[in-house]
Amino acid sequence: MKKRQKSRREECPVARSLEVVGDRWSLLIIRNAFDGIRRFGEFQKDLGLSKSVLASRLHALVSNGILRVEPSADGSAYQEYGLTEKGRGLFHVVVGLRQWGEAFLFSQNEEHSVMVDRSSQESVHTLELRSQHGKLLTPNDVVVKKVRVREGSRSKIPG
Amino acid sequence: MKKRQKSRREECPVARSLEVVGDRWSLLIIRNAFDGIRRFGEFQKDLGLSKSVLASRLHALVSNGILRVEPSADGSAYQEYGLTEKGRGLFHVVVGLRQWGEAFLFSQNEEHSVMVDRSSQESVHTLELRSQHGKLLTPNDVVVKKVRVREGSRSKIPG
DNA sequence: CCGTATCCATTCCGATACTG
DNA sequence: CAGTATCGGAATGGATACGG
Repeated sequence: MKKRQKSRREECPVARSLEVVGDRWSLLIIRNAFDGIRRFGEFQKDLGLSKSVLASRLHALVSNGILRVEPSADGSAYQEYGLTEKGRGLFHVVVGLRQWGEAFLFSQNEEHSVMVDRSSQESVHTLELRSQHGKLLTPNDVVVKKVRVREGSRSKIPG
Repeated sequence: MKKRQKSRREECPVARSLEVVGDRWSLLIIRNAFDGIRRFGEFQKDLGLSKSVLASRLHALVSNGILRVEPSADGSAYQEYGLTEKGRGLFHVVVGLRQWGEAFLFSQNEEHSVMVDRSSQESVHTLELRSQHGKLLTPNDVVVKKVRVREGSRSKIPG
């Protein structure tokens, strides 16, 4: 986002990451991108933020190599925004935030949850973290798998 | 952090999480807490932020149940800040950010990295995610383990 | 429909000074 | 050392209006 003056922030990978996606909107935009959202208007409607802010965040994410501008899939003359591999690398972070939110914030006692990467048309990357209510992760709680899905199956996932 | 007016943010666990730790300092403070930092001055020195901001973040984290005020271990009359279980639940998020930063931001070609939870005196919680340079995670890349360490062994970990 | 430009309110942050 | 109080500047975000 903004360049921080000095301090030891630059030496810390966590700080460097936060420097890029640590604002209040970027990770939400990325989350939507994982959910298959690709158009300006879709982002805006789903997130409910102003157009100027969205445009600025989108540009920053593109300039940081997290999103990429692509020609629209359908005929429309407008471009779309898709995750790069670098952007997909944030899958864990988003999943972690989601898990934590479900486990510790107004939880409705969900058993576990699944987050699906729908940003790629061909395969779907799934990560399950079966944690809930203050339970720390154990090896048996982690499931990572890749599954192939048929075209056009894009169900809505909650959260 | 701040209460967002309406939109669908509240319905999304990711958004709820970001509402609490989505500012520029909280996750850095939490990261330090995982590294065993417990005192006001230590946080301030390591992070290089102003005292007023640190105090405000610390209070917010305590009031959100992520940190907890504890009596100082040594004799000093001052209190310390320790992670709660809820706070420890953010381990993944911090690890994910760290991994991503190492893999995609000014990477020096590190093979993989290990992040260690040193916030608890008794056991150390370790999560390895062997991802690097645009490689998405596969099941074999995830290692979660708990190891016991002897007292006082608190090595400095980079980042 | 997809943005950009401008304006304004709010928030955030650092510096400083002060208390115990 | 561990905070609190205050202040001013910078950054952020929303609303609106405008153009491709």
